[in-house]
Amino acid sequence: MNHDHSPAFLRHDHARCAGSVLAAADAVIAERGLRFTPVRRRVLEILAEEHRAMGAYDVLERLSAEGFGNQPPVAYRALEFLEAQGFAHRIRRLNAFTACMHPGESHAAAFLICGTCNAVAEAPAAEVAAALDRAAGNLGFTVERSTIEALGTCPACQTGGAA
Amino acid sequence: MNHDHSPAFLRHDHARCAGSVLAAADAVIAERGLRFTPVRRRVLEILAEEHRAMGAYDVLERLSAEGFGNQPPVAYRALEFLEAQGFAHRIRRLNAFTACMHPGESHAAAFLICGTCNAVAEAPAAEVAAALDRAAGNLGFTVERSTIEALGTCPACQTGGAA
DNA sequence: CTATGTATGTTATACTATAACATGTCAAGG
DNA sequence: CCTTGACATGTTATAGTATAACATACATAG
Repeated sequence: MNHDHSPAFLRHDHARCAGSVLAAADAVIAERGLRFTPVRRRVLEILAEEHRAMGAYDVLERLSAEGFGNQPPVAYRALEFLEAQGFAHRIRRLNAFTACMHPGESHAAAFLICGTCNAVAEAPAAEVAAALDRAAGNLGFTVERSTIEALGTCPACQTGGAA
Repeated sequence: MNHDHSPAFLRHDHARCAGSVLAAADAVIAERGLRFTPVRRRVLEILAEEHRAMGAYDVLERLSAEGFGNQPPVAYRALEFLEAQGFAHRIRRLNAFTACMHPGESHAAAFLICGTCNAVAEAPAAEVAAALDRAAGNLGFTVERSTIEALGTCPACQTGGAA
């Protein structure tokens, strides 16, 4: 499970975006009176720095190398926490996790997975979620959380041909 | 992995809907010149009869009891075939599979998973898929296949209270 | 300081999925 | 007929993903 690929569809300043994600997380967590422990913070840093979908075991490897526990629950628990707080997303198609690039916002995200280069991008999906709510509502179903993922081809892999 | 629950949100005649699914599959497969072998057909029958999300190992258990192979690839291969042909869907949130209830149709399906009774229903999702295409298109991404799943509460579990 | 709740570390195991190879089956062409 | 080639199934083995259960540590309120 190593989804290596270009970091996102568009080039950008990682240090900056990662930093802002961490800052936002700090703020939200303080506001909610939760504990942003070393493992949890470090996991979010790792996800944000790498800026790609990482398997729990990829994350665990990093943690382990840095002196944290080296057993699966260490990674899974931190990832669960981050997901519950909206700082990370789980990408089910890949059995992987990724830092949320705009935490605190409305929060309906769709994930676009390039089948060629494996890049994963988070797309704003308010309208998609709204359509899903309607489709569900027609059957009397109330949506709590949704998973919206697309497999396809990213701009770079379309124009440049195969990567 | 046993997703037991009421078969769908609405009562209906299983034998009939399962039968029609099989009939449709027969037709489509003949048309495409493919082979609807005993395992493949039986797996679709099982999914259609049970009319619920089943793990690959649940299906395998049934196959095995009926004299087919008893190793995972037997089930996974049949399930892959059915999914590729649009006769079954994979529900990633549940690591499970379900028969497609209207094969041959346009085919954008959303899956509604009741967190209370574990029922799974397939909702028409043409509009959801269209919205996803647009959201992806805005980033220059071309969608090939999409996964749309919602976790929430089904009508029965809303009105009746907790199951 | 101690009791309580929560987080982490660890052991063990369950569950999900696929690679690789052997065997069997079927249909088309010789 | 029978052989060849393509495809399907059976089987062995193993890889990859995830969680239950318990032990230990750590922070904070009282």
